[in-house]
Amino acid sequence: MTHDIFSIQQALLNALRSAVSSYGQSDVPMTLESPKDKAHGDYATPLAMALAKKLKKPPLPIAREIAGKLDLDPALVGKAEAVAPGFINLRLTPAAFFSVLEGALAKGPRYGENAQLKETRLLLEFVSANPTGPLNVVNARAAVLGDAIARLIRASGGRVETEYYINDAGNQARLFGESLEAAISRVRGTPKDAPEGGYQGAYMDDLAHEFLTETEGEPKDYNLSTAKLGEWGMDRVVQWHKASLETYGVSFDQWFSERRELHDSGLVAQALQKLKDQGLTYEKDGATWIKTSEYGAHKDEVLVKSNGLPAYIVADIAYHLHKLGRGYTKVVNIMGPDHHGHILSMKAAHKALGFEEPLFEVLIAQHVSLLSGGQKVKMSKREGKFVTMEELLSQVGKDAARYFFVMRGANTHLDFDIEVAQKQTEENPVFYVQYAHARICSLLKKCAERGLHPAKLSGGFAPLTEPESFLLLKQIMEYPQWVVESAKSYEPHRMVVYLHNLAADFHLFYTKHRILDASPETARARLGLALAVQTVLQNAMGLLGVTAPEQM
RNA sequence: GCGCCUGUAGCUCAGUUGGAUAGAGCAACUGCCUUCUAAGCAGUGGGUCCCCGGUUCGACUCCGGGCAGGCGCACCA
Repeated sequence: MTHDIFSIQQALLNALRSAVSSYGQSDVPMTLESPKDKAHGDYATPLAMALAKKLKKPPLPIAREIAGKLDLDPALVGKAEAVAPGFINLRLTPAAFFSVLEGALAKGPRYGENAQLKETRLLLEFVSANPTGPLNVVNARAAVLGDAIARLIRASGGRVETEYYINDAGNQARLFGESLEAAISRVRGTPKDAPEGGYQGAYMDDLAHEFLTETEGEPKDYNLSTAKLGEWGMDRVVQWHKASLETYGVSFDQWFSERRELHDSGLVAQALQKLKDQGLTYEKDGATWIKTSEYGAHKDEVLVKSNGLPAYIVADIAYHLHKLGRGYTKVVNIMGPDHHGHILSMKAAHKALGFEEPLFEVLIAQHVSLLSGGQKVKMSKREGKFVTMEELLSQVGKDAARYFFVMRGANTHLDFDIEVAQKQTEENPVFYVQYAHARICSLLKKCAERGLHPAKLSGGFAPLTEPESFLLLKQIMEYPQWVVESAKSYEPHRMVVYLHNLAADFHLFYTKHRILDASPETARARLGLALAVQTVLQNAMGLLGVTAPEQM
């Protein structure tokens, strides 16, 4: 029977709980912290300080009293001491760490998986770019974020469905059809005026060429209505998106078409009727409005325009009604910065329809500025020249792109330095982590050639006595917890922080302690440790979708 | 004017539910390869955690009020 971080923490918390129970204070927070300063032990709790106030006694004596009462397994905890101003510090035994290490090696590629979020059933919608043009860099950022979040939650035992919403209806569909019509004429050599505010750029010509190639064998009078042409083009652009996301390592469980699944199916009409039935609408200036301002938004929104066509928000409401009706415990949406103004309206609409707000959450993937030569790369949508996701990927590669996009919190404005991401040097943070992995691979290979094999059982780890070994053991132990915390908070960038720390601890260990020259017992113990680090590096990079190269 | 995001070292950013002396990378400087990958390690310098109040044993963290930067505020989606 091996331990993991969860069972150890549970044991510590149980002991604390029963020691505190005699004070008759039920609402003392049972917190367990990992002190920054390792002189303070492996775990610490400030609960004596919370207790001090209730008991009106100084915290330190209380901490001493509790520390004396703790009924702890001596195989797990070596020392429990009370220190000023009132912390209780706990130090784990080497045997506890070795047990965790044995467990990690036994689980291998599955180490880090846990059941902490097993109640979660999440619908995660992200990217959802308009099918009217190429994916941009914010889409690329959202794609990596969403993909990593899904992987993290799955690793923590939750169920996640990823979904891509295709905005293929409404005004922009019509405009896209007209733009494509114009592009086809242009390609045929019979120029025609492009619609005002229409879509242009090289990709429209590409699309026109594709259309002509495919309809080559058709009768001369072959023609599609503008609407049908728009639908054809949008379907094609969606195929492009799907393919480029695929090469980026991002796939979706569902592709949800606004036109087919909301409009054609009648769900939009139903949603509108539902809003009307509940008295949430009114008529003004020939349009139908929804009273979102009464539910927390700062203004009302138009549901049906005076020309009789539904505004986008009706489809959005219909879509979310559909989502919320599918039985998820949580519906999360990653949106670009240009949509944040509508979050309040959507939340208000949900509230009006009686959905609890916590069920629906929006994460914003903030702006990305591309830097090149210290200067911001100009992106101009109007001129049809903006850096697309594909261009960026071809410049810096999948690993660097993914690592850079998850490196920071989603709602920080990200500066993406293309040159740094391209560099194959120490300036590039991806390589630091990958290098640690490659070093271990090389080490294991070399040892195997000499017949040295890693220890895999607790008994074999006794030669690990150096502080650097225990730094690594602690990191290995904490890994599953980092997975859970990153998953729970939807913050994959925490895994980047973890990876960096783990790699740093390994590099330190590696420069200080030799393996090939050590005695066979020590060498085998250190190899076991290195193997576990390799496993965790692989697993953690896997959750971010970054590859772990065997050599560099 | 209203709303959202951000403000931490020269630059880019971390900072777990409020905890003990605020961290990392880059940039600058100094050391370390006849030995498992120097894409590495060790060290030095560098801080008004935007400002002012409040909450408390304790605040970068929570609350209130400001200031600065970015973005959004269509019968577009």
